[in-house]
Amino acid sequence: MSTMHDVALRAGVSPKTVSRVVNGEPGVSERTREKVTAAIAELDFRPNPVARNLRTGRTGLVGLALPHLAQPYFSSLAEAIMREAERHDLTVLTELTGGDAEAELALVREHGPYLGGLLMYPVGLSDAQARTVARTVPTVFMSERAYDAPVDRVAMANREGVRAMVAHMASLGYTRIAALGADHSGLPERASAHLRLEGYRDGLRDAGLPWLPELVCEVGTPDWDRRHGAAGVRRLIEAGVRFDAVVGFADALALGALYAVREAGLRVPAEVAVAGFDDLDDARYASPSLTSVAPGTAQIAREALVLLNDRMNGTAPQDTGRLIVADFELTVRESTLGGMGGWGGA
Amino acid sequence: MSTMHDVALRAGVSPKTVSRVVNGEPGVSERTREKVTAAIAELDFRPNPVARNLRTGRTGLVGLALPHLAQPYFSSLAEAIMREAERHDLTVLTELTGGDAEAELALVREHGPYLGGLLMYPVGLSDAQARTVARTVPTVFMSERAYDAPVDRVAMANREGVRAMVAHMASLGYTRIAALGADHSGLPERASAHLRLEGYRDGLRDAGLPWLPELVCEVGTPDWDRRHGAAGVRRLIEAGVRFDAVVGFADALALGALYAVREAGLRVPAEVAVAGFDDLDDARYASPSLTSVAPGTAQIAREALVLLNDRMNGTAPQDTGRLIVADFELTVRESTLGGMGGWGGA
DNA sequence: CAGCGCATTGACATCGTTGAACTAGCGGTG
DNA sequence: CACCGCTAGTTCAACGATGTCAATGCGCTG
Repeated sequence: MSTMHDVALRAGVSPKTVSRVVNGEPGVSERTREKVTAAIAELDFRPNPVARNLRTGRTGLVGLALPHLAQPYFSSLAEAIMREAERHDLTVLTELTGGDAEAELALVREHGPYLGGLLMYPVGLSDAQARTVARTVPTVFMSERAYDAPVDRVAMANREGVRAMVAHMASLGYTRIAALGADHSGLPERASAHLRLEGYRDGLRDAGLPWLPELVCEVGTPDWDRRHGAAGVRRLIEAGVRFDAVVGFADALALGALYAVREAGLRVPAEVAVAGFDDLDDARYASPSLTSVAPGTAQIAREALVLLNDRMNGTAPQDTGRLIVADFELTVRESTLGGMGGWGGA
Repeated sequence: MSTMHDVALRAGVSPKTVSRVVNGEPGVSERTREKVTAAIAELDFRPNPVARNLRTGRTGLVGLALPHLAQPYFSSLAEAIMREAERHDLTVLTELTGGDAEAELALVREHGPYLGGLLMYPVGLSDAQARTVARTVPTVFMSERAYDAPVDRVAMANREGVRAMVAHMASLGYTRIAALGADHSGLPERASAHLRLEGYRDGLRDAGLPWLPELVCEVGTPDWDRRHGAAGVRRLIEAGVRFDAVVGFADALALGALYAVREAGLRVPAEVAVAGFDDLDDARYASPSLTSVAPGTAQIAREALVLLNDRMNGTAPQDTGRLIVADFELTVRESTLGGMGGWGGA
């Protein structure tokens, strides 16, 4: 590994001049610049980032803190972030928090000071803790939950997405649309559930449909998986509730619903339409394929890095957080629209 | 942020002594050690890893290079590695390679010298390139493909897993067991397919069943998804091949098979048994739930970090690579054993 | 009590880079 | 010609830790 000193010797200049060339600083004549550039190429010199960081205090590292990677949404978000970070010449240091406030804070305490920035999907953090985080390191949240803290945030169009979904179903003539995944706990960490329920309410109002409490189905746990989706729909059916459509607040719930609906001998979408939220691969591959709201993960990653860049450069409002809501896309498939009922041929 | 200098002032000793205490080096009296420890606690001092790295050349960073995170196997592997790395006090820097040799190499060129170690799932790398990688940074591969290079490797029990699966089916009385996902290209990067096919062959031999070429179904592409699984089984059926069981070389293939088999009006497992490999969540949630081979991801992560630790400490053979094959687990579910045919109640 | 060995501790240089301050040289100006 | 301003480049110190080596002090031995 050659150093700036080596390059300097070879080019017959001082190390500082090499530094200037490497960083594209002014004050170097064209001739010298060329000599240095040549020497750099000959020695295959690459500046040592560790030394640079020690001197400048700046790291090209950004932390990515997610609760876990098991849910497809998080792994696809992680993937999108990493690809986007690469375009910004940033290196991503990933940490899993398990959704635990203590772990979320510990991570910031431990690595925070040596990170250039932090992209976090906070779960357990309180408002006060969020402020602490933002004070320690330039931070962008990617969460549905709002914080009373001057932190930038990129969120999905939770409310608007479900609203559009309900509109879609209503436009197809469905009138008794069940909401699967409601949460009445009011806990801030269940914000997605709350926002999606509001979207459901909006959608009904837009379509002039009545709000029927018996169609609002809580699933009880923060884990939105197929099992709970199926169980929820079974409860509706056993209670004798009539419904002709189900909006799942997550694809996993909707896939469970799909199963339970057909288990009960009802055809999808002829008798009951089903839709989800997330647009997982599983939605495309389900049978019938599942209509879903794609949350614009790529855009979320893109915007998050733009916001973070601003913060890291100081080009961002100091005492206030910006909010960007990503565009969603309604992907209509067989579970609401009918169609061939399979995955097509080979 | 306090520095060793601050601590030293407060404890009335020299920075070097603080360094000794922090690193648990000998040659510090009990009394001094206590004073320093107290000062450290009072100032909440944490050594600056950047400065330490510059001086020692050692980083607590390990690279994790995976082709992507979209496939559940990789995201669960990533998760397991991160959790395990935390136990070893290592920080994980994740990079996605896209399975491209150029990207795999670029990553090593770029970050290699500043990483303490590298955990990689190589795809495109040649033997020579693998040697280059291992020469640059302590490396452990987690791949099915073997390399002619002195690199440690942790692999799944590809062959043994499928072999056990075939034994399981044979023991249930299935005799015409199709293999779904074969690959005859001989390309080294398709090693999992080759190994699993060998396991299939072993299993047949163990059970005294004949090798029937018409039961060996190639899917044609490296992408093992549901669509290709379904298409493969449809081809078998259309060709009039009789079979009473399907071993998919991946859960995605098996899930596609499940769909195609039932689409053809055949009951699972009464008429055709189906099994997969990977033990994804989807296998548990499928209907009927899918028998599968769990590849021991947690163990893979654990072993990989042990091997890597050895390499980083120099406690590892220099000119030879070690190989660890993780234990697999055969998870028997409804698709081979029958049973209630649903996910159980709420 | 001189002299040796051992245990503690400190001074200083150093890792590779960059910020601050300074110098050399040149042309222009009054 | 003295002086100024400007550019190109240099020197030096510093970021915060640690490796090397020297110094200090104490107890013990002969």
